[in-house]
Amino acid sequence: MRKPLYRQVADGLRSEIDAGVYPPGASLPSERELSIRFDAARNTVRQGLNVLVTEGLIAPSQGRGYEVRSHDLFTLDASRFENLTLGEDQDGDAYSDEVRRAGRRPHQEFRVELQPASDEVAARLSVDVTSSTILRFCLRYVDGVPWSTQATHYPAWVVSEAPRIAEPQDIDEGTTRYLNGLGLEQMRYHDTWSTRMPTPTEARELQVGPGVPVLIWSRTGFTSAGRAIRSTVTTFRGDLNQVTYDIDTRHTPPGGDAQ
Amino acid sequence: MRKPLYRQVADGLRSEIDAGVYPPGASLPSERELSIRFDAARNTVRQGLNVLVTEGLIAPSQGRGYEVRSHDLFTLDASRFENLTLGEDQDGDAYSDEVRRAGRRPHQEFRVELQPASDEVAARLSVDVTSSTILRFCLRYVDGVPWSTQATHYPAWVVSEAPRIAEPQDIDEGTTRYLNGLGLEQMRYHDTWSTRMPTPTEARELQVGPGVPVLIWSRTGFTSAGRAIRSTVTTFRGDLNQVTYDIDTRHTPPGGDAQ
DNA sequence: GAGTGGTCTAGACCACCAA
DNA sequence: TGGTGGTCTAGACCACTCC
Repeated sequence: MRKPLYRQVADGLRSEIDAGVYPPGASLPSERELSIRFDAARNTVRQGLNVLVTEGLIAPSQGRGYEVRSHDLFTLDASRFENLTLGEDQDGDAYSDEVRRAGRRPHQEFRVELQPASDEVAARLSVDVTSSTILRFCLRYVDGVPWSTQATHYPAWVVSEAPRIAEPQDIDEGTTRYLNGLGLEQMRYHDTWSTRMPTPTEARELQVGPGVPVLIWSRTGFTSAGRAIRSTVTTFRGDLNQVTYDIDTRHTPPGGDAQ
Repeated sequence: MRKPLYRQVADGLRSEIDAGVYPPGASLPSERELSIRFDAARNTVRQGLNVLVTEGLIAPSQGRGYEVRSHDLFTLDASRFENLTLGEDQDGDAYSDEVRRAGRRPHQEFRVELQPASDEVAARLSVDVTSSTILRFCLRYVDGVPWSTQATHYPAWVVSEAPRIAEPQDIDEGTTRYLNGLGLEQMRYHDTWSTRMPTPTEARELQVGPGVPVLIWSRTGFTSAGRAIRSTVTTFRGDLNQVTYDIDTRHTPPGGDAQ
């Protein structure tokens, strides 16, 4: 019971990549060369290469060969990024500032939709399913590369108190600051982290191929009275992003919140 | 320029799965049946099925067919799970309690190692590379299924003040509570979230196949004086886990922490 | 033993990219 | 134009699972 040939191809190439024989950005030998080297049919070599593709280690491009992926991560500081004193979370400055701070060039595509609440959104916002919500959706780029998407749902009652939420334009001072000015302050957040492989739609939006998962950050903001103001889902390309928090327990109450 | 056959197979089956024709847990028709239905070679059908495998939608098993994966997520409440008043994060009760609270059966495999600090660990703990650290490593199961791994590194100075950290046994009252009792309180945390495909080692430990990413939570705990006490990396199976936080801004200082 | 997926071959032709 | 990956075929034999 020996190791299958295609696994030998995958393991052999993986260890060479790890050893730096093929550094990030380098090209692997062609499939036809590898099939001679490993004395295997081209399809078998392809099967081995495919293992590394789905591991996120290499990416093929037609006509050019297989390239070793680099895995430098852009770090988003969530503590700084979303912060009541700076006051912004979606459309405007905080995100772009954070990107520019890293010496990169930000760009966003933005749209607003009126949507009935899905089961999930309704549960997060504690509203009836099919009640209306405003969706503010944003596709974000860094240096021209699709980076993440952000979808924020606002319940109808927020829209009636803060009508500019429903307008299909950026809110210059930032949505959070705008809401704050109307007395809709977010005092508590409920965050959820998860990961999965992208859906075909996400793969198209974020222009990712096989082997690249997405990192999903879901944040619901509540008033001090515990009413949900908004629910934001940010979907990051997992190969390009990590997110950091700083948490200081010195000022949190001893009991914490019951959920 | 029509859609490739294997994509038609993948898209056709995906939409049937989404529509509930093949609900979670159901088996797909066999490759040989599908190759008749789509009038394609078996290899072509396999290529299409492989797309769905790497999307995490289905899982093959030899001799039994392709099964539609279910995607129920176990939710870990990080606010409750790791908390100074309850006081535990690694070996003992908090994790097991959290699992039992959900009506599931927890189990852990545990080991302790003496390790030179890697570049990454050294940076997080602000110690010299190759200086000694204690690694407390834990592989966690829920209902007998591998669920997550947790690796905590402690710098040498902590070990000299809290020698039981280096003993290859559980610390009954919990490591955090034990450290607290010695005046080594964690007052500030630096968390990082990321995702990627598992390494071959991780795939073996967590028994995951292709198409399942891992969710990585890295937490470094600091004393009130800002000295790093420990660095914990928790690696979750992405198909089984999500993690929630509750954040209350009412008691945090206005400025936040500089990073 | 019958049926399933897993591995592998040898070849064909197409689409894309660079020189 | 020549080399690269992308798609596809038809068939072989193996390993595993369940009856």
